[in-house]
Amino acid sequence: MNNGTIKRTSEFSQALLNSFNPEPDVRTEEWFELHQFKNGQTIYRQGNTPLGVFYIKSGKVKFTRETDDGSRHIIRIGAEGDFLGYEDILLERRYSNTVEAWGDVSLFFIPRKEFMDVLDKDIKTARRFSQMLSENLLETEQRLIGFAHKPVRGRLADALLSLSNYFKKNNAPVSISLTRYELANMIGTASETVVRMLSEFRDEKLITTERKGIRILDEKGLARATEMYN
Amino acid sequence: MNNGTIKRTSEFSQALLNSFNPEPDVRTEEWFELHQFKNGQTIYRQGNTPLGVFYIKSGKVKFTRETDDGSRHIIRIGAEGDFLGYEDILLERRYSNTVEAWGDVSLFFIPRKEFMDVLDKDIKTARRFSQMLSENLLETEQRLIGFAHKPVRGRLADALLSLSNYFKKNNAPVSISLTRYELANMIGTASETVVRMLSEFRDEKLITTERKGIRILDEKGLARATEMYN
DNA sequence: ACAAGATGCTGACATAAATCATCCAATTAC
DNA sequence: GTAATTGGATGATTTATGTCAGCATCTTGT
Repeated sequence: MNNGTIKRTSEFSQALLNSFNPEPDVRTEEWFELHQFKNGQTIYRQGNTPLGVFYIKSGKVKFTRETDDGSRHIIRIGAEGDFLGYEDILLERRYSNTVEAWGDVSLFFIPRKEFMDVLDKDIKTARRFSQMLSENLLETEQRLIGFAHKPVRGRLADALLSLSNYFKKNNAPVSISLTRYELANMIGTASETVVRMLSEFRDEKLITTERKGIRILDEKGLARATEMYN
Repeated sequence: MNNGTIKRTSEFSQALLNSFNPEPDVRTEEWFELHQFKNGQTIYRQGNTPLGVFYIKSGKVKFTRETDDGSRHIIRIGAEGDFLGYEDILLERRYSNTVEAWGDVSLFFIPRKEFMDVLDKDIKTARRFSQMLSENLLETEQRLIGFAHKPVRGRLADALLSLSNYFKKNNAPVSISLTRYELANMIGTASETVVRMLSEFRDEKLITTERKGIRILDEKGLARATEMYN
């Protein structure tokens, strides 16, 4: 364990902390490789052996998983401050998702060994990762309940609200730019149904739909639309 | 930090390791309180402040979550060797689920502070918990895809196979004893639909349905029934 | 032992959502 | 600049599943 690695470790921890308190820390670049991806480029692919984890410095990514029958499903999206691929590293298995850039993305690459070293040395960072995992798990379970028990209308409203959270910077209302097909894939329905539901929301003045994207007008109203269970 | 706590710590780690390699370790009882629950009794309740985590020594439990509209949803089940409630402890928030005994259950209670002490002291145990969380997350994501894209028939087949895994001891075929209503709740459908699908499976000689429970006859055949996506 | 309440099952009917077929508008390719 | 492709929108129809109603069987409490 040389001095370089120790420094890197602390930088990595710093990067992690930044993910919770997003203060820019330029020094991180001195220690970790910065990679740039363009829209649609694959960051890693399901089934490949993980070489390390990524930390999103800026931009958004799309997690997809391919099922036995060959179809691909959008699982979730990742944004600035998120770490990618650490679940598979922890479990020492191949990547269980494909992650691709959604717009321009820049991320740090942390090699497997260094990542593990940090977790072994720095209890606080290890704790943070457990917390991220827990949070993710509880949220995914919540989504699961929604998928099981909400009609399409409610699931779509949920998706829009959650997406707008990811997209918004300093609470400016931000337009969500996905194709109807992608939205449909995310909530498990047909794109025609999404089109119809979006029109419904538009007619109810909850959103606007322009070519460049969907914009939420009435957050409260949309939240009300999510509340329906069977 | 006295000697007692150190011993307890190592016992706890031992209990954890047992969860992966289920060798009985009677000494654990010397260090942690053993609690007994009868069918239907609540182990902890959603919204309450967590006092610690539980480790299932024997028996099964049912995780449920209540949504805003007041309905309860079965999220998953837990069995021998599982830990309960650690996600909420890690996140320092109130319990996000209710857990109740499903049949006779005996579990160890590990107070919050001791649990955290172990995670701080014992890297290996901390790592195990991260792995459990990762595994759980990936599996829940997989279920999410199924809920989004599989018709009821496929979801039911999935549930039956997964339940039979939980229920089976030393690969004896084990009967699954849930009400149709509970099964329906788990996969997000109506109990009548479950009844019909089960009849379908019975007619196809994939399962038997007696009063005391469902028994899987043809695992391969059921697995084929899970394979259908939209 | 009996009543009362669950639980399981089946049929008839209603409905949300999928599918199929077009069409238009907007990008992208040539 | 025109053709080709992609994304968005709408209507007609079909289908899977939910809902409602009735009944039989089993379990539980007294």
